[in-house]
Amino acid sequence: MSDLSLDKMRHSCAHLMAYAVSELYPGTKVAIGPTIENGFYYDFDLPGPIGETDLAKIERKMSELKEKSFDYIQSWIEVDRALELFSHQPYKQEIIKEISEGGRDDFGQKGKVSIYQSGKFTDLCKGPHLSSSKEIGYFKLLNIAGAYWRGDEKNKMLTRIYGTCFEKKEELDHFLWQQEEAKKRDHRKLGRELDLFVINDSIGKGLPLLTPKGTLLKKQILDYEYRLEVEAGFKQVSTPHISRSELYKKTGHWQHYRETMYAPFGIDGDEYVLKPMNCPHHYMIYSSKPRSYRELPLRLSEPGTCYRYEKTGELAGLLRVRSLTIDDSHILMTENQIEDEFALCIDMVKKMFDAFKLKSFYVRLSLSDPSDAIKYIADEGTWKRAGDLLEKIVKNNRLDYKVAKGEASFYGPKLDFMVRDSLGREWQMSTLQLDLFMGKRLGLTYTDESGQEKHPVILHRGLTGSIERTLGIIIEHFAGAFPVWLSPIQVEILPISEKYAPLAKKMLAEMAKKQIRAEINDENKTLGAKIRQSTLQKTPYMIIIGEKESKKNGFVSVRTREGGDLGLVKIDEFIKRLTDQIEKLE
RNA sequence: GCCCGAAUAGUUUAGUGGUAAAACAAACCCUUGGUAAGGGUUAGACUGUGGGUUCGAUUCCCACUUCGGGCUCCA
Repeated sequence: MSDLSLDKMRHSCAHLMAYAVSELYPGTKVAIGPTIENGFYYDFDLPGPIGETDLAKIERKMSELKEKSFDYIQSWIEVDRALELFSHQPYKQEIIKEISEGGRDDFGQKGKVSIYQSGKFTDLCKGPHLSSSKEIGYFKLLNIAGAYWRGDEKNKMLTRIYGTCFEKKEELDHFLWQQEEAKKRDHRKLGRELDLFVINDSIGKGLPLLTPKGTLLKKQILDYEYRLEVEAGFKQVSTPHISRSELYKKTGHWQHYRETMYAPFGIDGDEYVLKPMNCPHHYMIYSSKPRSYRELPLRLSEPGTCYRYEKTGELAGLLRVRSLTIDDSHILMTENQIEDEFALCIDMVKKMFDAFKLKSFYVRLSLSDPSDAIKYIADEGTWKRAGDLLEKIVKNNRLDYKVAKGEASFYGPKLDFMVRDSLGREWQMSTLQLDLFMGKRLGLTYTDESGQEKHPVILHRGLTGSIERTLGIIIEHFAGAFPVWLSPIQVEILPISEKYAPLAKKMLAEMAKKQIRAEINDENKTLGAKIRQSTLQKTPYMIIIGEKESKKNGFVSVRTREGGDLGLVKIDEFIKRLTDQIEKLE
């Protein structure tokens, strides 16, 4: 089935749902019901609250209406007639008025709007639709949620029902199975099962604690990034977690993000806040002494922990937290170094995605929205120049990209790297932002070759964005079965009985010498139970030590978490195999 | 912050208007084993918190807290 006809069917299914809801709950006001990536939704203003249990009822009604069979009939009517027809539908009226005022042109013919009749349900809609309800395939209502009318939190909250629809039953089943799979690899669940992190109420919401294993995982990521940075000529810095709020008033962050900075507190009569980003701290390192063009580009970087007061409802495991470590860098440079520096960073981003086995990504070219001027530094010319330059960079580096208006930072446009994980879900990771303003605003300078004072421009580089978020993403991406180089524990040593504990310790020492992260499981359990434990913990390798191994000096039996038996292997060879894999980021 | 839902032992779950059951995990004992769970014993929950209804609430109602699904937001 083509994307287009699938979309048509889902849209028709959304109408079928609205039809059913209108029948079941008289007085319902309907808002909008588009298709989305994996299905559709429809927003309702219902006469009373409904819950998840009502979904089954609505589904039954839908089936009933579908079976009775009706056609989707389009017609074009005058605006006045439409206003009358939808006199009890304030949301539709609002849209009709917008169309008639020329606010949107997507409904076609002038002076008229398109409506669809489906059974006893008539909807303002440009279509397209199926011709008959009989063509609707297999559907399922998924969940119920609140959503603001027009996505504006000042508006009324409507009830949104999500659903999906497929042509074939197997396709629907596959989709539902996939949803279940996603639940199984939920990073919050795996985080507990694999003992990677905890969120403790006594510490606070959105403030995750990384356990020893979680910390090892984080450390592998940061160490890897550090290696990339050393290769690329970055200089690491360290900065404190707090700062005088004065600083953010100068940069403009205060005006834009005051609400999400952690409560100002007084020290020696000055006002301080927890740092919500690292940029200004890095700028102050830059401005600590006179700079020459010979020092540029100056690439300062730091895994800097920041604090942001995110609203309670926005917090989600590691994906959205209040304390986050940004693998942040600020490259201060001259304007004619911009393209090279972007190319350098794009290369780092690609290498990192490779290391995480994230196979597909595209770039979101996030530009300003001139109609929403208050969100951005006022200087249309510079915005245009920066935006054009980024587009050129994206093209020259042959990146797939989509333009997104209104997604820029207040100080500049950016390239956001959107990756797809092993289940096909999309995440935003790296971000490369071009800032032509801040150097001037903060009076950062360098002396150019002719002795003149100039302002540097800045590339903000977040390699993963937030380490916490990245942990969440890769936990789900790998379902906890990390590649060897990332695994917190790479080898579990399983002595068959306590008689072989000394030999196990010797093997552990051999591996420790080569920086391999191994552990001995000397619990009073059978081998089978120990293997089961390690397998559930998704430890890449298990080595077994018993009588057989003790008789053959220097040999161990090796098993993988996938259940492969590598048989007796010389310990040196096994270590070599591991170090090779780690070297190759496998 | 807003809409909807949930909350029982460390974890996963059962259950009832008359103060709770199990599995795994833990501790101890027996067992010293060969590729996904050896056996036993013990301990562990004032059923998230605070109110209300009731002779009596873990169970029904309300508020709060936390968590989840979304919305809004994400420098």
